[in-house]
Amino acid sequence: MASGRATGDYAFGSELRLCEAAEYERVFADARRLGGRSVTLLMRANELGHPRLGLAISRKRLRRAVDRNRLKRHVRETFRHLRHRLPAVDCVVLARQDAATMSAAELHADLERLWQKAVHALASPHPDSRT
RNA sequence: CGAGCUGGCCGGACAGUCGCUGCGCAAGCGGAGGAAAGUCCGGGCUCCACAGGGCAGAGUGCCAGGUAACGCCUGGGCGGCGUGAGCCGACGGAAAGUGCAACAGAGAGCAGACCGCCGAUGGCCCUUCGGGCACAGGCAAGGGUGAAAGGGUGCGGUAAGAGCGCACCGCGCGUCCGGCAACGGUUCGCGGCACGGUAAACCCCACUCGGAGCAAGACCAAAUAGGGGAGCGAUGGCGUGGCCCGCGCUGCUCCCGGGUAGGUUGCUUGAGGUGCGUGGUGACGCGCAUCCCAGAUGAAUGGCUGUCCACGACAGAACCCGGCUUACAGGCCGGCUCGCACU
Repeated sequence: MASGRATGDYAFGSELRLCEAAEYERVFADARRLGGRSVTLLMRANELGHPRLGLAISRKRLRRAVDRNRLKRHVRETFRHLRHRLPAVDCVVLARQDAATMSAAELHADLERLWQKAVHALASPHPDSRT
């Protein structure tokens, strides 16, 4: 573990993901909410010292598996590139129907804008006590 | 060259970089589809049920073969469409039984007489002994109705007609020949000739079928609550009761079983791919060699950049296979048919 992976500034291992139902429940229970065109972002501070990402892409919103996979990939990719600027928060991303019809470029731009908003929102009003 | 039929195949390419995932100590290697889809069939694999047989129910439905199996595939037969290559077909039984058929039409199932034809025979009228009338009655050829009207053509026959008789064609039954068979042929004989249609109407016949599904199932197993057993201490305490017996509850230690969260497994080597040979018209079988080709589980197989071109469709594995069906930008290869032109 120590040898190769440590250098990856943009790595995205399992420690950066939400894995258990309980962790999702915790975020849903009390979250800050930001909306984009393609997705809705829920955030709640954690105590791990780094942000984590969880995806909740429902079949109801995006009927085709291809669209769901595409959205997940874009969300992960943008999170991967910006995650070092985020404080220690658990994020859950909910899909919106428009994501199915947006082009790759549109999706990418929308998501990047959303993460930027998240960085600003978390920086100013609530300077997290712990970290 | 132009129209068309048909079998098979491909499903952007390459490079760099940042990531994800499986295996591996590492270096590294592998990482969505022809439909991964719909979940419509058939199997494998699991667990449950099960002596045998029958009934009910469901499915299949020309024949033969292939297959683990099929509702699939191949070959053949029959029917229909097309000049043709070819394509399409729930394609068993209506001389077991029951039922159904709107409208039209005279009549629709062991049928019928509206128009029509005839009127020999009987009747009536005239009587020049020829005939006339269409009353009884006869007919089913022609017209008309209908999806369908109880073989066709010709000759004979007759008052007019009619399988009424005959010839040929058609049909049915038996026989014979070819074929494993479906079926075909038509040698011979018989029958004057219906046994109309409908079985995705009931039904009959033949064959097939137990149920549930990987969230199947197996294993490990916190916390909390609770169950069973043994031992220890006390011979106690609390409740019931006036009291004794009895009954119930109660302490500590250890063991056992069930089992939730969570985890592990099932989970990818298979009715497998490729090549060669071989049997078969073919589906496919057999033999040898060779290869290992996704295995995730909040769920990987992607983002960005560059170059090129015909500027990229439908679409994303979730236990695994065999089919079917549906979606699909564009392109490649083979075979064949028809038309035109030319040698």
